[in-house]
Amino acid sequence: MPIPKNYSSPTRLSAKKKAFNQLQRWIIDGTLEPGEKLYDSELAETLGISRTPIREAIQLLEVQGFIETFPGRETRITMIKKKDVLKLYPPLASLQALAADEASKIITLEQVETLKAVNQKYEEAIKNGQPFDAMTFDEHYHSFILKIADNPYIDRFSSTLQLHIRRFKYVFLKNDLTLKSDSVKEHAAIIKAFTDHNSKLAASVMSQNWLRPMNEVYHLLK
Amino acid sequence: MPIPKNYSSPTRLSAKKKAFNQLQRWIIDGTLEPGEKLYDSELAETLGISRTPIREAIQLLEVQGFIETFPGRETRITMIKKKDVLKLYPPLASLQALAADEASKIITLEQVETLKAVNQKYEEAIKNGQPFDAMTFDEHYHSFILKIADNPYIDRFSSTLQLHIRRFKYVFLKNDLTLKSDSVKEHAAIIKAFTDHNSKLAASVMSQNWLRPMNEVYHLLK
DNA sequence: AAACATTTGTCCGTATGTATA
DNA sequence: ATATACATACGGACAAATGTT
Repeated sequence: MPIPKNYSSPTRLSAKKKAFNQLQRWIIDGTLEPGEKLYDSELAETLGISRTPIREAIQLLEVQGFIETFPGRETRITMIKKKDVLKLYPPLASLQALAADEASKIITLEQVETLKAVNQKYEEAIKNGQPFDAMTFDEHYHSFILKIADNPYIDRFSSTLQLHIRRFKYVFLKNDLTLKSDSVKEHAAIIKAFTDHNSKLAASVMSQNWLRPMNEVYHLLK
Repeated sequence: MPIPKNYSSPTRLSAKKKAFNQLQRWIIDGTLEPGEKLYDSELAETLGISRTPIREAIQLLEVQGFIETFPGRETRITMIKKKDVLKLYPPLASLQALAADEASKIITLEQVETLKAVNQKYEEAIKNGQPFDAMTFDEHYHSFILKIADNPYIDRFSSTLQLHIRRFKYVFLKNDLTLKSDSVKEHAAIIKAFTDHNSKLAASVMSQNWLRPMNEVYHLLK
């Protein structure tokens, strides 16, 4: 209900982007709670901008599935259920598996080396108990593969799904990450498949690399 | 006749939706050509509404990838290349394969019968040389499976991809559909896999059911 | 370099609709 | 059933930003 008054003003962004970024952060980190009602005039006042860019930002967040508007009636943060993990991870796993499939066909030796380096830093971060760094390297690993696959639709859909997953973790797990070194091994297996240009294996392991955390999270909650 | 209580208000379509629907149609059928520059004030005048709902519609179409805006500069219809088929179909195939996978686990006998009936009408439409009807039944077949899979993310991403494919066909093929009965057989094979609860087979055939037309279209153009 | 033309971005008042008393 | 309160939807004017002369 209370909307924070303190936020950094990056200033170089358009009012719309400013509103979008801020609202998305507030939704993902749970500041704006699931089911909460929004008032564009209130948000406009809080962010120091007019209602128009607020409405535009709300519309974008609605497309992403974070906000639901009932035209002429009300605007609310979408609800989120524990079972939603089962809706979020599978399409992400499928898309990332496809990306691995495509990437394995065109990846260069140099790119493989980069992935190896990233995965090593990932492993070290886990060993050193640095969950934030580990998460960053994990994201880097996956986004690098997406970049190689070079498909804007995969990129867009993946990032939307990952944002929802991030929100899910904040809301239900307080973003409390349990790091497993299983992922390091899977990443290595994918890299191995890349060097062998074994696209089916790369895709299969990539899928598992996303479905395994889904099951971990799901069983943790039940 | 009983009138559904939960029927969302027969809202006269808002100006925004009117603009969105019209612009999307014009983009997909090629009335608005790839690379064409848009002027929101002109569109507003043409559609008899103000710039605000036009801008909102443009924003939605930008998220879908049909329009590109360069803030403060210009707004254009996105370009489209022949090679884009190779970016569009694979993620769609992956997502639909996932839907088939999920559906096969929970589909009922009654639903299987419905699919059989739809596929039979599809076959008849092809035999009778009715491409529009055939397309409708094909869409019905796939959307029914998506409905069973019951995953809003798959739904949303699939429909966006299908709209882009439709645009592609209009722009490059004048929507000239070549109907092959291969698809009927694939549909039947998917139904068979459903009855056997063979999710892997259902997914595999579903993927082929989308990748085959991709290759047909691609080789037709090269 | 600066003023201009053009197009998009923002503001805010009002209309429209929806829910509630 | 009607009136009223309220939130969103829309319209039109103005501001800001960009490219050009």
